[in-house]
Amino acid sequence: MRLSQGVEWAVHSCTVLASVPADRALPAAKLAEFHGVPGAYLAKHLQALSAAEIVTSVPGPLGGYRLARTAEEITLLDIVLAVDGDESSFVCTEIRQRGPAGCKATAYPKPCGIARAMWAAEVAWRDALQAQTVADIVASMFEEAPREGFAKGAVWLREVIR
Amino acid sequence: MRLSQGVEWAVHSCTVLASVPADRALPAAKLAEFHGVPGAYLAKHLQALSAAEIVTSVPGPLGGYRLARTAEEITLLDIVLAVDGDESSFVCTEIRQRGPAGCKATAYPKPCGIARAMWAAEVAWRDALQAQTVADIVASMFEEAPREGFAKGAVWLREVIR
DNA sequence: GTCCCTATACTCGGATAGCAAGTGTCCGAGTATAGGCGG
DNA sequence: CCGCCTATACTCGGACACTTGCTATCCGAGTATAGGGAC
Repeated sequence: MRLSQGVEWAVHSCTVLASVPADRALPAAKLAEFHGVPGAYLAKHLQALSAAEIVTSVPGPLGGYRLARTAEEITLLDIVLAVDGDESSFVCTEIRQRGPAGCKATAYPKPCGIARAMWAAEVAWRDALQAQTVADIVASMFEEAPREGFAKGAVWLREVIR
Repeated sequence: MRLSQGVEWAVHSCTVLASVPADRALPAAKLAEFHGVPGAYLAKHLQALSAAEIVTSVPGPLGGYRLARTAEEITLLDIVLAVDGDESSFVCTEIRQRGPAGCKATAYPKPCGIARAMWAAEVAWRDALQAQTVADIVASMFEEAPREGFAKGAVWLREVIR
């Protein structure tokens, strides 16, 4: 079970976008430059965030992306599901109905116990991600990241969004 | 984030193997027949279970697989990690160190907050899977599965393992 | 001087190749049994 | 009749193709700005 690489980029991008004023926007190319990742590919994930209405896209010159709502209202789960898809990690193919011990579908009133256990674990995972907002991440970064990095980032951002 | 198809087969196989006496063994081909899945591919996953010492393989005629320990001592997490790999679902590439706001690695005393949140969610997921044993699954099946299916399965198993 | 128009440049969005990992299959190494042979 | 040997058939284990989905990239559609021209 491996999570898409783009999830990391998307979350980092959201933390940066949290510092962009509501009347400004940050282009995808600048976000890619900030993180040192290929811009064309990051753009693809930003499109996913835009489709999920997590970020708002602004076309044209001085366009780019900004958060569609406040950082407190965006959870890690929102981002993960937008980028990686919202399908369940475990898919039950009902193999219990097949083979020599299988019965017709109506004989099984409840979902397969294996699937229920897997889904319960996934719910625990989602709950943990739901409890973390972008604002929480930004706060922890502000707490722990080196002051030097923050200063350089602030200067860079001020220069870029003008 | 999608879990391998083989995980479902592996867990179902373990529930069946839980009914195999310690002095008998069930061949991979029979397990595949019981579940209606391609035998050659199921064998691959059973090899993974064998490598993880979850099941014991017996070569030669009258050979096959049996559980390496009691069903109470095998958790869903054991099976999932054996089949799907034990790498973390989220890999942090430390992109915070790159770009215009990056500092040298020694300036970051703690792991990235995003990675910590992702890993915490994964721990919650693993804990939920660790809490479920194969014996629990078998018990729930015995509780809910149709009596007809159990009867047919018992007859089939008695016939196969002789 | 002011307003309007046009050309420009910059942005996002979707369509297009490349590659790794999961999916599916096969054949060879090893072993317990069953039958045959010798004592 | 009993014990040993050999051939057999059945099992697992690892090596080999194929497909799906993630990775990476590009070019076209749309828009706000900047400059130039007309009034």
